[in-house]
Amino acid sequence: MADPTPSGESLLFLTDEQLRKGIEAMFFAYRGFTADPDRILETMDYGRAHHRAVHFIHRSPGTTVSNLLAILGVTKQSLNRVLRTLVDDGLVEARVGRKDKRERNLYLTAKGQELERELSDAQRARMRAAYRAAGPQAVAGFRTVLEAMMDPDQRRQYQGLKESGA
Amino acid sequence: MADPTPSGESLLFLTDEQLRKGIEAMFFAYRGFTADPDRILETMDYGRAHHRAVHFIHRSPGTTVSNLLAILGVTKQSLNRVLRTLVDDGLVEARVGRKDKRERNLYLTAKGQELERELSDAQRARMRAAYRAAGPQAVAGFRTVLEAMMDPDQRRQYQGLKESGA
DNA sequence: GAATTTACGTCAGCCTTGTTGACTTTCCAA
DNA sequence: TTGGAAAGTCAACAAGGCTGACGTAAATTC
Repeated sequence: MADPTPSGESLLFLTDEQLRKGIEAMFFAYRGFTADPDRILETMDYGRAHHRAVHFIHRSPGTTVSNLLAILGVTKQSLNRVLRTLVDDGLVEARVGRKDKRERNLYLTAKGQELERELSDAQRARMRAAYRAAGPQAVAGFRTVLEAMMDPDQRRQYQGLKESGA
Repeated sequence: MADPTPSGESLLFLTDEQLRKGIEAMFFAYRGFTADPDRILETMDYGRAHHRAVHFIHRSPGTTVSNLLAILGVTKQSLNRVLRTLVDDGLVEARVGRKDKRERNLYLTAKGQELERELSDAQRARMRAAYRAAGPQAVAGFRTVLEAMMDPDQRRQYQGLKESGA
C-alpha cells in the first residue's frame, strides 16, 4: 500500500477517543462474528474450541497436532481434549504420519466436513453481508488494519496459507 | 484456484476463499487485540472480564448494574462475581442511586482509574500502531466493516455513546 | 395501603476451556 | 545406544460463562 506520510501522526489525528471507538468496535464486532456459529454449536455438545479445530483442519487437511497447537496457541492437553471428542464422534480422523510415524495427520471425515460447512456457512453469511454493506474499499482497509493488529507470529500463521494454492 | 486479489474496482465478487481470509483475520487480530491487556491482567488476580467491566464503567461513569449487564451480555451472577472483587479491592465504587435507591451507580476510584489507564494505554498503543501502519482510508474501512458485522442490538450499544465530540 | 414488579445481591452447582505437572510410549537421529 | 521430540494421558485446578432459587429493598401499580 502507498503510505504518503510514514513520518508520523500528523496526517492521522488519533485521539484517545477515536482509539477507544476502535477498541469497542473490535469488541462488539467480535461478538457478532462468533454469534452465529455459537448458536449452532450450543445445540450440540460442542463449543468454540471445537469450531476452531474443525476450521483449521479444514483449511489445512493433513496438518499435524503440533502445527495446530502453534496456530491455536493453546496447550496440547487443552487441544487434545477437544480433538479426542471430535475423533470419538467421527468428525476427525487422525492418521499416523507416513514419513514420521510419531505425527498424526488430521483430516475431516464426511461428517466433519458437514459440520464445518454448517458453521462456516453461517459465519460467511455474516461476513458477506458486512462486506457488501461496507463496499470494496472498506473491505481492503478492514483487512489491512486487522493484519497490522496481529502479533508477528500470528501474522505469519495468517499469511502462511494466504496463497494456499500450492 | 488462485484468488484474484480484490483491487480497486473489483465489485463484490466474494469467493469463499476471500471470506475465509476475512474470518481468519478476525480470529488472529482479536488475539493480538487482547494480548497486551491479558499480559498485564495475568500478573494480578484479574481477567478479561474485569477489564471489560472497568472499561465500560470508565466510559460511562455512574452507569447502573443493569446497564452494564445489557452492554456486556452476561448474567448478573457472572457480572456480580467480577464486580464484587473490584469493589472489595477498591477499584470500583457502587453508590446507591439518588433518584432510584434500588440502583447502584458505578464509578472507578482513583485506583480503578489507574488500572484502566494501564490497560487501555497498552491496547491503544497497539491500535494506534495498526492505524498508523494502515493509513486513514484503511481505518475508515475497518470501522465500517466492523460496524456492519455487529448485531443490531450491539450496534446500538456501540453507537449509543458516539456523542462525545466525535 | 396492599400487592406486584424491579434492581440488585447471593448461594449453590454445573459446564467449557484454559492452565500446570508428571508420566508413558513411540520413534527419529546423532 | 541413547537423547530428545512428538504425542497421548491422568490429575488437579481456575476463570468465567450458565441456570435456578431465594432474599431484600425500593418503586410502582392497583
